[in-house]
Amino acid sequence: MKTEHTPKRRRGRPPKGTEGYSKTREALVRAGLEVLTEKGFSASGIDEILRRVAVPKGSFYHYFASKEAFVVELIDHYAAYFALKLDRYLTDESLSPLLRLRAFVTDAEDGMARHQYKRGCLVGNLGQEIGALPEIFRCRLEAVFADWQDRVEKCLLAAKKAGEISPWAQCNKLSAVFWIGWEGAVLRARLEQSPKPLKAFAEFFLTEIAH
Amino acid sequence: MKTEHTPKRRRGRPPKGTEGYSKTREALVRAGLEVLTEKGFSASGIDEILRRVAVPKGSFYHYFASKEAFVVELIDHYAAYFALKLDRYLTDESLSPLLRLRAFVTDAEDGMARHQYKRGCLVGNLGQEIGALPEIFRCRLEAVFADWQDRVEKCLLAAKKAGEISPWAQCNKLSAVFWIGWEGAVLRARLEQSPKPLKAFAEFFLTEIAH
DNA sequence: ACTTTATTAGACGATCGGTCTAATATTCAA
DNA sequence: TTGAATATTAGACCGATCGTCTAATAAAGT
Repeated sequence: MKTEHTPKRRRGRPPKGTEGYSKTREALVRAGLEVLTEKGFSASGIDEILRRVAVPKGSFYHYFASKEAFVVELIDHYAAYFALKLDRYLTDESLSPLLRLRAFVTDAEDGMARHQYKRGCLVGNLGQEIGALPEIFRCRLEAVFADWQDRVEKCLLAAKKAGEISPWAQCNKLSAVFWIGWEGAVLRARLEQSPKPLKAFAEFFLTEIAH
Repeated sequence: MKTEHTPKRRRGRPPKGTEGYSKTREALVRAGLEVLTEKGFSASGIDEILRRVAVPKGSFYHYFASKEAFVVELIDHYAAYFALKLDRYLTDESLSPLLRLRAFVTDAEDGMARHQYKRGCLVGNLGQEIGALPEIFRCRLEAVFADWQDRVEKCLLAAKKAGEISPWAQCNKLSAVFWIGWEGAVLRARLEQSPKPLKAFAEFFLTEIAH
């Protein structure tokens, strides 16, 4: 009978507890983000991503169960990265609430220019492709938008408290409108390879809510 | 010497002068629009479109030089159809200018609901995919937006003249913002399978410009 | 040294998209 | 009706992509 009470460790290399740090894995995620923010899901092939980082296919399917699972992880990674960036601006106490939002906008403009308006928003891209995507993506993407919206709403509530916007402003609605319009602006900016759409929408939104 | 002055017709079946009426061709365009408004360019296969209308692949490449040429024609068809619809609302003298724009919005909301929020805007879809599309698409899509924007701008100018919006309103900028935001709203409506984003943006835009 | 797992390497088959060529059908003048 | 020219159909074909699979090698523990 096996001595189950003896907690002797098994011989040989131990299994990797959590899927920890891995250079290759990281590189795949980074390259995946680059490609997918540019071309979306359907137009992006695993092979292209693999070629970029000079990783064989075997590694990919070692780290990820499928393309679908890979992209789900890209979403999570992107959402987390973006939430961090959002907070860096939206909770910057050295600025007035509305200026914080403007600071985020400016940073995003710079980001798009830095990539020659070739890269868009991963969430926006995938959202547009939702009709061709596995259904599991839908709720994930919705959740990301909901999260970003919350952060903006908090900022707008602060703006209300600070008297920058009307006391009757409906901050939840306004934050929804912000993201609706902003994603539209990113789309157009990419199409026209110009910051104009970003500036146009931001200008309109920010000046109008400051009534 | 050939008698070039005699306008005798050549023998054999004459070439089809203009690419005239063709049941098959029309069916392909209609099916193409259905598929592409749902799934975009990259995720849409010729085969699926062919299957829908029970047409063999040979026919497709008889009528269209390539998938690319096919989609260019889809864009033109869609743009024309949409411009017609826009004008039907935006030049309706029985309504005030701002109500005309609202009427268009309502119609678009109905349209999306009728298709269970599965279909988006062809131009928006392709715009989002621009990173994976042949470069020729870019100017075409920009031109379509420019055209739609012009029509809205005229409507807004009428609104200004009618006193519905401020005499200092910059109608060209406002019409740009309208389309930027509206496309974003269509994207979100599709993602959330709900009219809320459409209503939210329209509400914001229309009430704000009416200051 | 030996065992066990982690990671790499890339061949492989199935599927699919887009192109192309050959065959068939249609339409007209003679 | 016949023959010439075009319209349309039919599907073979090639290349690309996705995901799996088998092996080989590296690493980490006893």
